[in-house]
Amino acid sequence: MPTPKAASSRTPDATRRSERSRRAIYDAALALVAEVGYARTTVEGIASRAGVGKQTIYRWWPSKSAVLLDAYLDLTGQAGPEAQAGPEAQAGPEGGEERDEPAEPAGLPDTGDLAADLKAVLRATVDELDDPRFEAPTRALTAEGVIDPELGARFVERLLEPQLRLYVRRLAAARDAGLLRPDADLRVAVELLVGPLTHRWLMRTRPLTHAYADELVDHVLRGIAPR
Amino acid sequence: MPTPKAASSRTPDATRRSERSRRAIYDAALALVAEVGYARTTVEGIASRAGVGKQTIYRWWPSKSAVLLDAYLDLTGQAGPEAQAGPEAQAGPEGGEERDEPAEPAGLPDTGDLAADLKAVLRATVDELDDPRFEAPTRALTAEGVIDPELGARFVERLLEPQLRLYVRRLAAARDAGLLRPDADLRVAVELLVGPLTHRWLMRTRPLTHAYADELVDHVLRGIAPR
Amino acid sequence: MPTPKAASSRTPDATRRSERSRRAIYDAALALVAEVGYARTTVEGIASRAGVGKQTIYRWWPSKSAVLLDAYLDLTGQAGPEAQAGPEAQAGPEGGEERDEPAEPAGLPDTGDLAADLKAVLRATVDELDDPRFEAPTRALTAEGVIDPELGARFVERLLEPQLRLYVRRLAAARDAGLLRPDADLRVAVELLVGPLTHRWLMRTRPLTHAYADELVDHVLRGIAPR
Amino acid sequence: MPTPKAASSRTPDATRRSERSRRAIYDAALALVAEVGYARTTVEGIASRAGVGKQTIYRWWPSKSAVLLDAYLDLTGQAGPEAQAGPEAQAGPEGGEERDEPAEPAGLPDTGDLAADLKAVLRATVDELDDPRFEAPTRALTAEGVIDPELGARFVERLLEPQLRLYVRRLAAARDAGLLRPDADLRVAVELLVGPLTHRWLMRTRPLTHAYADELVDHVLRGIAPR
DNA sequence: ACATAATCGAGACGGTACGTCAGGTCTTTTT
DNA sequence: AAAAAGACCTGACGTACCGTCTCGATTATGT
Repeated sequence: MPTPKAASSRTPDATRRSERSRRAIYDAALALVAEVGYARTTVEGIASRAGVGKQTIYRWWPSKSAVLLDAYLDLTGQAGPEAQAGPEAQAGPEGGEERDEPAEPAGLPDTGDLAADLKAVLRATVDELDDPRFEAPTRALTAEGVIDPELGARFVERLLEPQLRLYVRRLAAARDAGLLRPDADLRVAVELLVGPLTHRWLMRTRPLTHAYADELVDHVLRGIAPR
Repeated sequence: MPTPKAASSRTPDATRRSERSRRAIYDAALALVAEVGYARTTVEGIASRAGVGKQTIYRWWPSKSAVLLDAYLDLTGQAGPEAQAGPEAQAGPEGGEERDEPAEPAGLPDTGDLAADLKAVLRATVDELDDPRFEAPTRALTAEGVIDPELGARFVERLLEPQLRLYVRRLAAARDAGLLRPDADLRVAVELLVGPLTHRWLMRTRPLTHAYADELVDHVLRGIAPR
Repeated sequence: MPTPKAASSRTPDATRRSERSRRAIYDAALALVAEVGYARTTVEGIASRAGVGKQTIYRWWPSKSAVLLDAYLDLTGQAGPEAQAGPEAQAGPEGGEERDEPAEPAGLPDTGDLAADLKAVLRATVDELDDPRFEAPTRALTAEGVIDPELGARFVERLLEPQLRLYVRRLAAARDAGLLRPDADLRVAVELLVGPLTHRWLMRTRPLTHAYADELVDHVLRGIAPR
Repeated sequence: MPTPKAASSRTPDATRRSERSRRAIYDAALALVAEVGYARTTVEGIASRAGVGKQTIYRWWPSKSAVLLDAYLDLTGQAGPEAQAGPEAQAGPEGGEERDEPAEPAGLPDTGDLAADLKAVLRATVDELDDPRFEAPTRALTAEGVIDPELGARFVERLLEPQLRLYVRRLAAARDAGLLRPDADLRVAVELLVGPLTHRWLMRTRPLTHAYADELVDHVLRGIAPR
């Protein structure tokens, strides 16, 4: 099964790829996951809903989860620079549906008030996790990544780590300004913010609230405050 | 004929249930998940490996994940008090493998040294999460629970929450002894311990180590130390 | 499969048999065949409808078709003298539904007018074959007998041959009276009457009518008339 | 979703049909019926023996009996003009069923000696019915047709009636030559030939012999001879 | 401008597994 | 001891999708 087979159909010509089909596949995949859930979303269903042949999906993606990951990256604006040649070139002209966020994660706000900034960001995360538009595919991908290390790695590399790095950067700025202990392990601090939040969301142990986000920030900052 | 009797085909008579079959199903399910992974574990495969008719599985469980959950509960000793009549035979004759933990999680150690106790427990958790015997089914159930709220709720209620409560109890003892801030939110503290650990394990962002466990404990205790 | 297995459950004690159950099974079997057809009649369905355990059926009959054959024999009054001990003894008391025909085929009418007698009998047969009460089980048993030689033999021996013998007897009386050729093969003559009728009914090539019955009689008698 | 498209999953594209699979299915079906009998022949068994997916059978036939009928028609040379490619071009758009008889059986011999000709044909029929290659599927289809009017109708229309018409035609030729009564009902005469023969075969009341065939012919011709 | 080659929509194919139904056996409890 | 009940293993059902494999019918260059 994993044997590549080296046939003629290997490595299709990406320059000839139909942009319309790709878009339609993304839209169909996200819509189906949102509507019927990940498990009952099928490649056949995506193809049929996208008005596309099944082979067009299998030509470009190895699995349902890979399609969904790309669709999700596209949705969140992290448009995958690996899977396609250079979509940004003609992304302007035909436009398609306009996406909210344009491209690279912008960097965390820095008003000087670290606690406030972190709370704002975590609250936004809470809101996003509660947004049904994001919830279903995020859960689907996370769950898939928990089981499939391959996919999990891509998910982490492309989505999670970039975000965590932003936190680290913001904390580093605060530390350099003398607002945090010089020896604080910022990476662990970030995980102390994100880990519990994610845990609650994944496990549904308690409702995700702004208050909880605030509490986390207060708790963590107390742990890495100077002295 | 479409509604034959409601009583007979709905809830089968649990007193007539074959203990041998249940055991065989648990063992087969866990073995298969460990060997080929959750996705490629099938109900048919479990039945065949357990030497059991498919219907015997469908008679007692609604889905593959439900089987696995019960198998896992049985494995960890939280033997489901709902699925069977009671400890009627108490496994005497045919025995099967004896399970290490009998019933309720034993309670966290309390040597008086809170940090040491927590570290010991978290390190043990790290070891368990690295044990391949537990890893596959735990990941499988966690992932399934992320997507299926029903299953997730059972998973949390039967496994996660009881454990978290043990932490809270241990922390409460420390707080009552004046070792922690009186106003500390112990639940959040526990989540600050468990959340990041789980996050690393699920996402595979960094290796899970004893050092990390220690770091978490130190960090959290610093946040809820008196004063 | 055909291996009898010689277990303890062989040859149950017929004297202890429940007459009530047997009746209920016959009624349920005939009703189901009439209602849903033979193929969709199941042993389980018969048992459930008769308010009887499945084993009670398997204890006394080897197969669905055997049940139906006995039920049919019971219906037509040829009450099987082999399958049960002596039902006629106490058949009086509880009675159940009264059957139209009492027992042995009474013998064909003999008014002296052979053609008229034969026509009357054949017309009656036509009517019976059109009676929905008889049609479904008769078709079912005939079809089963076509494929299963065992069952077919019992069907022929218990139902068909006795009837054919009556025809032969009537024809023999006519021949002895000089109304037929002395050398006529009466058995073949009977088959010339019954064969085409059965053929039409089984194959549904043409409607079964009294006129057709008459035509057959006329045709056949013409073939074996004296000279 | 319950009504997906009506067009696609209803009538599959017959031009894309795999001829190899169809042949393999026919062969497997006939072989299995001959080997294990009709009742123990399963769709799954046919598929597996033919090296074909089950769906490939269900795509083109509604039931086991339908497969067998087509296989049998193919075997006897009445190759079904509806099931495979061929005159699809001018069948019109969706083309109702305007089936006349396409591949008519060759016609009965006409040596001028009617009795001899009929005997030859009936003897050949006897031989065919005794040929184990034909016996099992013929019995299976006949029995199925006895119970399932739909299938029975197709069986009669495609196999039985064309044959009977040949007899009628031969008899008509003889009648026109003055060898039979002008007013003889030829259809009934044919049934008097075929009915008893079929009856013996189906019911297994007596062995099927050439002598019996001859007797039938003599008997019937005596009934419709001139005068 | 056009041939040429790849992608595309479509969907048939050999498969695997699904969840259900029933067959026939066995066991438990009731009569 | 037979009967009602029904759990059990088995095996087939008919369906849904999998991933592969043709098919014409568009594109979409690249000489």
